[in-house]
Amino acid sequence: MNLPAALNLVEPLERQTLGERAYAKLADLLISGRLAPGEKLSLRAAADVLGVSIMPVREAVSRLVADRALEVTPNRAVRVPLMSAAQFRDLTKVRIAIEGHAAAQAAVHRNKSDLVLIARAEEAMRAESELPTPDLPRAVEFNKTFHFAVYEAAHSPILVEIIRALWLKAGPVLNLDLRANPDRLAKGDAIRFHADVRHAIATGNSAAALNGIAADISGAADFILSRGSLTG
Amino acid sequence: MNLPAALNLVEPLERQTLGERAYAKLADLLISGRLAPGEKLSLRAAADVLGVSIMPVREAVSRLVADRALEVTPNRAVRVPLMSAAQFRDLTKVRIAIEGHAAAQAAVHRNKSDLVLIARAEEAMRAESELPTPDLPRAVEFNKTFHFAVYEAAHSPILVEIIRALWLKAGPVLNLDLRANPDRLAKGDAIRFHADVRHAIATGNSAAALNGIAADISGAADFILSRGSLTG
DNA sequence: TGCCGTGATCTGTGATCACAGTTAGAGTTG
DNA sequence: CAACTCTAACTGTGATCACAGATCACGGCA
Repeated sequence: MNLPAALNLVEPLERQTLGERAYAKLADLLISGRLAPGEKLSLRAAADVLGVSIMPVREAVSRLVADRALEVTPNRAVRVPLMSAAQFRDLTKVRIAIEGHAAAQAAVHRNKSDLVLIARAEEAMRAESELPTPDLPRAVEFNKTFHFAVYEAAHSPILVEIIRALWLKAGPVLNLDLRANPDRLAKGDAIRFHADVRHAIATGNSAAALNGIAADISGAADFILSRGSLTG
Repeated sequence: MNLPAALNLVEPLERQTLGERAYAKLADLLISGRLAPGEKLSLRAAADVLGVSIMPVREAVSRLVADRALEVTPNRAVRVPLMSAAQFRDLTKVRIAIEGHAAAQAAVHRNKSDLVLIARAEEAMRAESELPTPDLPRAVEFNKTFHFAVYEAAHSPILVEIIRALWLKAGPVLNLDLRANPDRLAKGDAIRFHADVRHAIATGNSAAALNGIAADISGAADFILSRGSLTG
């Protein structure tokens, strides 16, 4: 084993199976709300679009079904689950508990580069929202970037993974009409809460970080619930 | 739609695909610690044992890989992930936060039948542990039953699902030597903590319920860490 | 006009085959 | 006797085929 020293720098280069790429594609569609609750999805059609056989799509879908981000009905149809108001409230409570906890941990364990990433993400979203006609899908993306910059700062991979799974469930409900409706963004609540969270984390105030995230989440949830578009 | 009245009683009868049954089997092996960290698993061999083709096993394994309960190495081998002490500490912290939260919620939202189930599970485990030579695998099973009786009492399906995923990761590490080593069970810490938790939930004391679960989890984790069998 | 059978088509599920990459071990060589 | 080579068996991944069940549109009966 005498290798050129430069080779010590290379990493094992994780290989991307087609199944993983299909999973990433579908997960992104869900989180960003481009797949609506109730929308059906055909394995063969999806495979066609992605340009692969149905096998990788099968793997991706079965993962998402395991996470309850998709469901296969008794009639052999896979679709984005419909969510009742009660289920949505349960999901919101769990998100507040877990994401709030992550934000509180972030206030304790963040380092300088975390703060840079959080600040950058916050500014990007604020800038977008202050445009005369904000690009809503972009704003949704920036919102996600900000939140995960915060959660990553807790330095708990397991926590981040759990939160990702929660966003997979919440994405279709939350971001669907947010992508089309500028009302909530214009109100500026989210912008304000994000600023609070950023400040709280920078100053190590974990209680304030928790409250800021909780307010952000429940604000968005109340907005959705008030629109009354959920089943049940 | 005029049907015989008797037909109103039938439920849609959920169908169990082979993939789901394979998943349940493997998940049970992991949670109860019958699969050790680092142990390899062959799709074809598992399919042989389960008496099916490799397709259902593939689906089950890809779900478990998505949950990080299994991993497939760059060399195309699927195995139970090895866990470093640092990872185990992270996992334990997350478990304390989330399972503690669930226990606290249980103290608030439990109803009478929850209390019955919790009491029954606690007694079963206590009885087993007081035998002259307790059956350790049975004790592990009773421990799981008790914990999930508590978590179910929070009446939050999403929370229970998350905790199940955590146990999938913790099972191999926690229950592996617990199945062979009577020391910790004999010490009776778990029995005591369970009694505390049961009492706290019955009396609606959510702080005490949280503390009891936290003590139970960290007690078991300290025991594992002190044995120093983790990598890194 | 309204309702019910019916067949073509599409669904997810499972089995089987093909393939490239890896591993383990026997055989050979120094 | 140790080290190297090469082959045979096995790995997960992907594609393709087979199949039972569900859907939907069309056509005929009431």
